[in-house]
Amino acid sequence: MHAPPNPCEMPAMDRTDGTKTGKRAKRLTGALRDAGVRITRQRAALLDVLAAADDHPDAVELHRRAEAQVPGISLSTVYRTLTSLEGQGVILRHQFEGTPARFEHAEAEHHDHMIDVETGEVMEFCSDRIERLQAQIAAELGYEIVHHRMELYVRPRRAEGESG
Amino acid sequence: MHAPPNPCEMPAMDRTDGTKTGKRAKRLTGALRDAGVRITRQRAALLDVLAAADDHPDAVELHRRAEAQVPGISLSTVYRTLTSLEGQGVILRHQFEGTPARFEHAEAEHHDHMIDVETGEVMEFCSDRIERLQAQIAAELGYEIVHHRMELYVRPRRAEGESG
DNA sequence: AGTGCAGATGCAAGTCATTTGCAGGAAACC
DNA sequence: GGTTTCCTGCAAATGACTTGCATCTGCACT
Repeated sequence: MHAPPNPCEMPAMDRTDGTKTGKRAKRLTGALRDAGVRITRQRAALLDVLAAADDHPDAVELHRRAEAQVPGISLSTVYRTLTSLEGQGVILRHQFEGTPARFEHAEAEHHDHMIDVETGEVMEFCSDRIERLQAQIAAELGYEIVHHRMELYVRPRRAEGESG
Repeated sequence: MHAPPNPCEMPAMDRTDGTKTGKRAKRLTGALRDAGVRITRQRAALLDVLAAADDHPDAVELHRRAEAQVPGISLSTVYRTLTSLEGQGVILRHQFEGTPARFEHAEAEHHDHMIDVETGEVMEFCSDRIERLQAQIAAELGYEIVHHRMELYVRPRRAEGESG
């Protein structure tokens, strides 16, 4: 693929560092501990699962994955923990259209999402140029951006002449 | 304010034409009738209310406003009608963070939204440059945009040196 | 104006994702 | 090891819609 103008202008997956998810889980755990949050088996499992996830699972899916480590874990604990983790800035919650909230750990660089409306697949991208334009627009109206949400709902584009 | 590069690059409110909301309501009604949708008192009231709204009311607020014209109108009718109107492309539904869905008639040009996180006020803006960048990003990854969502959650920016 | 009926309405009950009250359980600090 | 809190599981509650059903009503056709 042709060289993009800056490191932000490529899919986030290509920017992923080689860090093992185990290390990531430890960093997340440490962040929580520093914040005075008690590390229970349930939370440790959830952090583990979140650290290992390279997709965008929802609460029910995270619950299912966490049950492998903590069999009796309850869905409300998952929800409660996710809310708490989000408050600590350790994970991000995304509310895409027509689906339950999806989560991802917050260790990657900021990025936005593109959702394939046919498959539901979530892809990541980012564009410094768009970010700058957004900030500029807000500034012109006398505001500063607290956070933003940008989602592209897309469908595969077939090359002209291609069939099927 | 300094001249923006194109008519899109200004708050949508400044682009509002002088059309009376009565005319707008008639156009919306006509569009529905053409689509074979039955125009009941309830729907007429809702179209009226939507045509007159210059804010972004939610279903409950629309219900409250519609009750002035059709006292017994039920909330489920409001919901059902809003879904139907959205299907006809006559209104737009926006799902901002942490609030019930908000609606607006679809007669204005495409625009995005900026939400003041302190007051909840919704403002409109649009940027052709951002739209073009979005399309370009999707295209580079082999997709075409079906629709997109861009929301800036902002807070008033105080001029440097200002207190309070 | 009268008639028929598919589509619309109101009400109550249901759904779905998420939150919360409560009593027992278990991290953390002594 | 004993407490002190915070956390957990469960069940019930919530909020925002949606839907089943019996009744009603636009509106096309007399």
